[in-house]
Amino acid sequence: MKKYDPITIENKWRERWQKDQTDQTDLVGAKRPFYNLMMFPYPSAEGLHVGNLFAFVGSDIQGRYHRLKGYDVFEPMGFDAFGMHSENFALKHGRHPAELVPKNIERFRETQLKKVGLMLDWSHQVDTTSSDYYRWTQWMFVTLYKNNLAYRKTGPVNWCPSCKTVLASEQVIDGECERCQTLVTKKEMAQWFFKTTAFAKELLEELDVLDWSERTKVAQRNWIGKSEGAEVIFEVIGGPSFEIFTTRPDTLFGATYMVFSPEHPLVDVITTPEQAPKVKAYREEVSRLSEIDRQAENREKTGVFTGAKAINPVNGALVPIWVADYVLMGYGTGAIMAVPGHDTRDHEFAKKFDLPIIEVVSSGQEGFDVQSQAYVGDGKLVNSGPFNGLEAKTEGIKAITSSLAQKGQARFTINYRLRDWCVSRQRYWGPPIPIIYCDKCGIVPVPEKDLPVKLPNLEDYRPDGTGRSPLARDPDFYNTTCPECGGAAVRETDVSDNFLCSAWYFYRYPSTNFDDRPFDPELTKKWLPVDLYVGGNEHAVLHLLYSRWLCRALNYCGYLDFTEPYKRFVAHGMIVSNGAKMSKSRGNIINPDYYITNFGADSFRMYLMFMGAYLEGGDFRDSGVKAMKAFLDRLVAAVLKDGEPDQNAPTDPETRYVLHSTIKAVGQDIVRFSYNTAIARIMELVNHLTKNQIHNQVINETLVRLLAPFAPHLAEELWESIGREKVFSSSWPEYDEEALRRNEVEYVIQINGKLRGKLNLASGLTPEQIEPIVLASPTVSKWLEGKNVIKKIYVPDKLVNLVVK
RNA sequence: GCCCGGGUGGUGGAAUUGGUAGACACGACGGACUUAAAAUCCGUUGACUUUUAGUCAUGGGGGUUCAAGUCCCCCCCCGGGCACCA
Repeated sequence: MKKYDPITIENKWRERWQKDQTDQTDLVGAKRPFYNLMMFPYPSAEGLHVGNLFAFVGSDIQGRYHRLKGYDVFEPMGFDAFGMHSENFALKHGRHPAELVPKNIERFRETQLKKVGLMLDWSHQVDTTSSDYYRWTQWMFVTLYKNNLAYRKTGPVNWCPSCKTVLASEQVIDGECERCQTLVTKKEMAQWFFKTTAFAKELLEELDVLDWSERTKVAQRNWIGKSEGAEVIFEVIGGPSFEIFTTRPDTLFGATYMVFSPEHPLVDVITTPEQAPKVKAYREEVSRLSEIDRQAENREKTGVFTGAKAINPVNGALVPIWVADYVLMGYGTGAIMAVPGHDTRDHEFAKKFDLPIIEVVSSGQEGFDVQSQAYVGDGKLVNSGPFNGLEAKTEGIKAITSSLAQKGQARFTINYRLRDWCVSRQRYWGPPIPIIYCDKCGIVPVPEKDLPVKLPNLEDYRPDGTGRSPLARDPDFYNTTCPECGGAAVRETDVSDNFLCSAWYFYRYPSTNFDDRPFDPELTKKWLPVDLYVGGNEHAVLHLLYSRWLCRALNYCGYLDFTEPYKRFVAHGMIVSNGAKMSKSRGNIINPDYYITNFGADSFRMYLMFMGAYLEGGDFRDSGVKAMKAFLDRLVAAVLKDGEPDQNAPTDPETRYVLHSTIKAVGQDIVRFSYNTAIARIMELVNHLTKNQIHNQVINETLVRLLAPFAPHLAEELWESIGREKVFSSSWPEYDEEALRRNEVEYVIQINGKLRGKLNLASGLTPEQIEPIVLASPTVSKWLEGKNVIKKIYVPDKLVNLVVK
């Protein structure tokens, strides 16, 4: 090879690697297992997005680097093909998903993924829509149910009118459906939930020690949303008692009214007959509001008096109970004590409805009046009987809660914002929920031996918006017999959220050969948890949270001996195109196939990694891929220069320095995902070779191996051209610390911190040896005329700063 | 409002622990080669000035330090997470 022709080379090595099964890992015999996972895509018909490739290539570089470092790397791939994205696409084209999905998968794999040069082990592919797989997805459901981690409940749930299904709260973004951006409404329905809240504490606490990108952890922390406080029992005069949740029990003496959420079940019980019509009207008015309207910013407070009064347990004061929609049923206990003196929302409400405001925490500020503004800062308790003088937020909280707790009227609690995961979907394209309803036996999970519950091939699979799945239109599907009593029974007709499919796929990869278990205990012990997971941060509170929860759940059920699925998670950045987010309307969508066909996968990979910091994202510019191809042309020309290369290791200190510092820097940069600087260092090495006409076998062998993780096809070809075999069975080059030591170093000479000159001096000189040289240097001496040196700073082998006056 | 990231030439972006700001590229300009163009190669390229040198420059304003893109305080802007969450 003299001229670099990427297409020929890439075709050649793709076939060779496939034939030699280069990328297939011996899972049983592996000595140093490294599980390198990337987020599997959903096979849309648009094909692979450049964002997918950016993610995959960055992950593949880690896989290839670890292989060169001597690890047995397992790098599998699969397809997340159940779910609304696939179904909606099929609907749009008037086709059936069962017909389109296999075609899309085929196309993804054969014409796209295989052309990128990812070292994927295709002998362990996973397809979530195959019954070999979703049988075990259903097994997860049954297992969770049997262990009391799944339950069915009727209540208000998030409903997307466009997708015609319910959604989990994680799938509602700013009040809109995460798939179609339609405004989500509330609907009262019986749905299946997983108890994600059961592990809220563990999921939150473990974040502190997880080796994950910080921004992913922060997103999860915010989502789980811990707040510490107390539950306090109030009693309605002549009625029941109820609990409220507060983070400020220290302000109990300032509670001048109570508020129930309109959905609170006690509202009907306590409302007096005189107030009943008003309360009823208010509740109806609220129920007509969309969630987004109800929680809109700056919305004026509304509410009505119930006629009932409660007794404040700290002082026996009678306080009126109101109903208002600024209190949400879904958080805490759905009822609050209102302290208008020290809470801005309560203050606003009290002003509007002319309710009393009492100061119980002193601001200590002259002229501050809680009648005009709530005080939320620190301070000492006042108007609080025996607790006056205590530091409110610390001593006050402790003292008041403890005193009530002794009488059984309060307890310290922690509230989490996290909701249980609603997993029912009234759609067709998903794994049917494996539950049977029997009049006699109630809810009966489908026995393991009867799994999978196969998804029937429905001609008409359109969602109808009735709140029931299309499967409810197929009597052949839902009519069945009870596994327990043998009597007539019906199946659950909803399918499960496809985030359940993706919550466990990485356990399946090593165990795809087993059809009698979801994952093999031995292989799981050897390969999991995943060593490195690379993916997008948009899944922070979706897939990444669900899969952490499921791992804990499977551990709780006794199927896993670890509690976190990924040892390390790295969130990559996002690519924009010419400074703007990619979108069809802007017309700046990047078609990866075009660049791969015209410049080769290696140039494309290299450019994707070079255009910006991998963890931050980058700006795709058309000219960049071409420039990268030109660089690889220069690299090929340098390695395959005419004439016999020098077989001896280089002796020139400068060349040795450049070579060994490049090895060191590229290795360090790969480890910290700084691919753009790693590639820049490789460019510098090539520039050095070209400029100095260096043609050396030892350098070439090093250069090719440094290049290999980034441009695998070209590296393999060059490796062969310089007389070696199988670059990925070789090793990562080692650097020689000795070569990094320089005999002569460039000193920066500063006067008063300003750069005034540079001097090349022998390394390792003492300040005493340097001083006369510096003072004698003409560039320096002219700055010293008529001045006194009052201070001298020396940084060894680097810098001298003279402070003069 | 609270919590995370960011803000550096014409552009994408570099800059381990405070120690030469602008690595590596793109683009632009000049030159070589060519009938010409493309490609390739060689230069120049932060701004300003009185140009063998100097002054100013990392969103803005203060500060610490011999020395600040980097540390501290205040403010502005962009991206992301949470948000009537009690």
